[in-house]
Amino acid sequence: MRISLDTRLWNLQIPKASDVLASRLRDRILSGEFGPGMSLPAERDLVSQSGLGRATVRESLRILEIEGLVKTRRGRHGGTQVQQPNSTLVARSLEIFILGSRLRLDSLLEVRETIEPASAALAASRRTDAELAELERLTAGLEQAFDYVEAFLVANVNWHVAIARMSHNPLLEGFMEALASAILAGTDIADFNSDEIRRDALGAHRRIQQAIRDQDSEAARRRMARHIQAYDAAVMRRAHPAVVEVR
Amino acid sequence: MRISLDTRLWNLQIPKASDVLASRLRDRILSGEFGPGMSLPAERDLVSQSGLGRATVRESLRILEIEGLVKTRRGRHGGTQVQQPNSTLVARSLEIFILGSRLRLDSLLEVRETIEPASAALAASRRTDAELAELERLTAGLEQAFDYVEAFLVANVNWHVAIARMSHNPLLEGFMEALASAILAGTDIADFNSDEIRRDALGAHRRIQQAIRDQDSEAARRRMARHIQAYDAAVMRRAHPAVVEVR
DNA sequence: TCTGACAAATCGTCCGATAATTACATCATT
DNA sequence: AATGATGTAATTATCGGACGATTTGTCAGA
Repeated sequence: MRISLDTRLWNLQIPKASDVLASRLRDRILSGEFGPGMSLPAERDLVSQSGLGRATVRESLRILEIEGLVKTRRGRHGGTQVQQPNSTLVARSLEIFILGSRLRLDSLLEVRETIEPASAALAASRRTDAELAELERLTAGLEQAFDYVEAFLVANVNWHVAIARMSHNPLLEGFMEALASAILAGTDIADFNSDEIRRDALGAHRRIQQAIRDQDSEAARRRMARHIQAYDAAVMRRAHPAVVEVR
Repeated sequence: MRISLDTRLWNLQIPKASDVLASRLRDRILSGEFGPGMSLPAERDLVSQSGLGRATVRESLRILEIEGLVKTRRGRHGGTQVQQPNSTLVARSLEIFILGSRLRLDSLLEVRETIEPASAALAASRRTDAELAELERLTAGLEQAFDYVEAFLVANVNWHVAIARMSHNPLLEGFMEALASAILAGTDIADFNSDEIRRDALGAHRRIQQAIRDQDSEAARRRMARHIQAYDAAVMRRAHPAVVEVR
C-alpha cells in the first residue's frame, strides 16, 4: 500500500522518490562517508534498504553517475563505485550550456581573454620541470603539424589546456577545457586559419614558453594576453558582422 | 527475441542503449530540431519509435533532464519539454566538482581574482540605466544589512553576481554564480566577518558602483581588483595555514 | 454561469523475468 | 605445474506489463 501524498495544501513541492534517494546518497558521498574507490551497496541491497522499487533506485544511481560522483560496472563484483569528480565534468556541462544557449562567439573569447593570461602567469610561477618538458614536446608537435590545419588546431587546443594544467589550479583547468573545445568548434572556419595566422600563433607560443621556462610570470601574462587578443581579433574580423554563434 | 551483441572481436566499446538514445536526442536538441519550449514525443511513443524498453527510454530522458536540456511534467498534456540550458546548471555541476574534489579555497579565490575585475570592466561599459538603478538598490540593501552578518553575506554575493550579470556575458555570469555560492560556503567562518572587513567591503562597493555609473571601465577594473585582493587576503590570513578546504 | 464529478493522457513507481557481462573457480590437457 | 577451456555465480542492463498519481479537459447539473 502506497502512502497517499494528496494532502498538500498550497503549492507544495513534491519531490520524486528517485531525486530524494539521489540527494541522500550524494550527501553521504560528499560528506566523506563513502570515499573515492569505495563501493556503494548493490542495487538490490539499496532496494531492500530503501523500500523503493528497483527502477527508482536505478534512476537515483544514474543521477549520481551523470553528476560524475559514481561509476557503475557490470558483471560479478561490479556495482557502483564512488569516483573523484574531475574537471572534465565541468567542461562537459559548460559545453552543453554554451551550445544550448546559442552563446555568441565573442562571449567565449571575452572570457578567454580574461582567463588565459592569468593562467599563463600562474603556470610560469608554478611549473615543474617535467611540465615544462611536456610543454616543449607539445610546442614541437605544433610546429610539425603546421601544414595540417586540422591537426594544428587540435594540437593548439591541447597546448592551451596544458598551460592551464600547469597553473596547478583545477578550476582554471576545467574552465579552459570547456572553453577550448567550444572555441575550437566555433573557429573551425574554412579558409580562416591562414598560414600567416598560424605562423603568428606559433611565434607567440614560443615566446610564452620562454617566459614560462624563465618563470617570469609577468612576461608570460603579457605575452599570452597579446597572443590571445591578436588571435581573437583575427577571428572576429573574419567572423564579422559579429553575430557569430557557436556552431 | 533480442539480438545478441556477443560478436565483438577486439576491445570494442559497447555503449549502453540508454546512452546512445540520449546522445541522439541530445544531438537533435542541440542542432535546433527541437527548439526550447517544444515537446519531445511521449515516453511510450519513444518506446515504439526506438524499439527499446520503457525503462531504457526513461533513463535516456533522465540523462537529458539532469543535463538541463529538458524538463518533464506529469499529467495530461505533460511530457518532456525542451528547455533552454541556463547558467545555474553550470553552477550546480561546479559546486559538485568543488565539494567532491576537496578543492582548496585559494583555488577558488584565484579564479575569482581573475574573473571579477574583467566582469566589472565590462559592466561599466555595457550597463543600462535600469541595471545601474538595480545595482544601487542592492548596494543600499547591503548597507541596511550591515549589522546582520548572515544577511550581509548573502546580499554581498548577490551584489557580486549582479555585477557579473551587468557584463552582459552569460558565461561570465554563470562562472560567477558558481563561484559565489561556493565561496560563500567557504568563507562563512564564524568570527571572520568583522565590522572592519564589512566596512571596507562596503566602501569598495560604493567606489566600484561610482565607476560603473561613470562608465569608467578601467577604474571599475582597478577598484574591483583591489577590493577582491584585499578581501581574499583577509580570508587567507584568517584561514592560515593555507590548507583550507571548502567545507 | 459556475461547480463538481468524471474521463483521458501522461509520467512515476513497482514487480518479476531474462539477457549480457564480468570475475572467479574448476578441471582437463599437456 | 602451467595453461587453456569451460562452467558458475554475481551483478547490472533491459524488457514488458501493471497500477498509482497528477494534471487537464469535458460535461452534466444546479
